[in-house]
Amino acid sequence: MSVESETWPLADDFPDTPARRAVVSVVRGFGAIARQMGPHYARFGLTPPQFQMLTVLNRLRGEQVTQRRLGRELYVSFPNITVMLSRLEQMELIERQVNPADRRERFVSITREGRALLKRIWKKQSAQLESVMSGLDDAERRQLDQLMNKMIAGQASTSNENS
Amino acid sequence: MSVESETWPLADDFPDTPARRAVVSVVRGFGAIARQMGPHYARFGLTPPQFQMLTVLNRLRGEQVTQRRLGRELYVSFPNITVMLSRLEQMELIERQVNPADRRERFVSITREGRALLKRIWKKQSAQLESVMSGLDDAERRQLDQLMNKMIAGQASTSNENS
DNA sequence: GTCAGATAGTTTAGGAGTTAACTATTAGCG
DNA sequence: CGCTAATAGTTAACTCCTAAACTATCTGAC
Repeated sequence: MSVESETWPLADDFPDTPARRAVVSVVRGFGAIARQMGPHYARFGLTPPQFQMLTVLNRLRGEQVTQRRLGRELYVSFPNITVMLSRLEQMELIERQVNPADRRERFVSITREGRALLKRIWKKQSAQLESVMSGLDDAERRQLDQLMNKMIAGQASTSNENS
Repeated sequence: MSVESETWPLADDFPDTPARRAVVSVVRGFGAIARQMGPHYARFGLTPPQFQMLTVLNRLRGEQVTQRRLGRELYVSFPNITVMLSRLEQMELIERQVNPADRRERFVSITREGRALLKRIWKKQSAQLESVMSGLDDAERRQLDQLMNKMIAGQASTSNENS
């Protein structure tokens, strides 16, 4: 199973530019990561987005977090937040309670069970991440991190004004 | 809109390693790409997966492509291939016809309309990709491509035997 | 030739994502 | 005070994705 070339065939009549190759490789890399991490979270009864949600709620613990805020943190639409939280609430991993000062809002928080689950996942998480990144040494991982962050920061924004 | 630091806060009690930062940045980068490319394809009435499917079918033109093969090319489950193709067939962008030599199989091909649509999309595509990657110069884009391919090639495979 | 098992594809049930349209509440202005 | 407009959240309809169970067809051993 040796990989002859580091490149990937783009055999079509659309021009082959560095920008295109970079985008394709990021998309493929994301897919490869997702296919490894998905089963990892599944072993704990979570989907990757659910893990992501719990992680954010854990980070924001102590603050009064509205669903609106969660949508912006996670780059996810507000309706989707509603249904994701409903499922997590049913699993008793999060709680929602109406803000008495503004009854339109509902503050969301992670439960004790949610935090306990996160901790159990984290215990196995590092090994998973190492496995996913086993093709790169630490210097390369840092380089990848820097390049991705530079790409994100420099993106010409197409002003997506609804999320 | 200047970005002070290139890093991203990971303020929780899970250890901060190069592997973790790399994975997080790839996931974030993919999200940023998806949020820019999605609307691009939507202007042509396609979703990103539909565009991807048409691209693969175009590349494999001339071959006898089964749905099974498409699933492996796209890293997508077979049931999902069925429903995606059904929609594309209804739009008359692809065709399916039973293999007479083995009537279980159906060969899939892109239609003339499908190819015409691809060409129209490609005309605007390069500008989109440049916009997405505008934060990186060509050398950095190539570096990103190489790092991602090295990561994918080196992944400790968890042997996902159902796709 | 027949029957079991393998293979290609579909259907079903369910989570994740979107936009559009809706409800409930609050803010602001007359 | 009262009414309009804005805001927070939900519901509805749709696509994408999965795993599990199903149908249809072919292959191979007997």
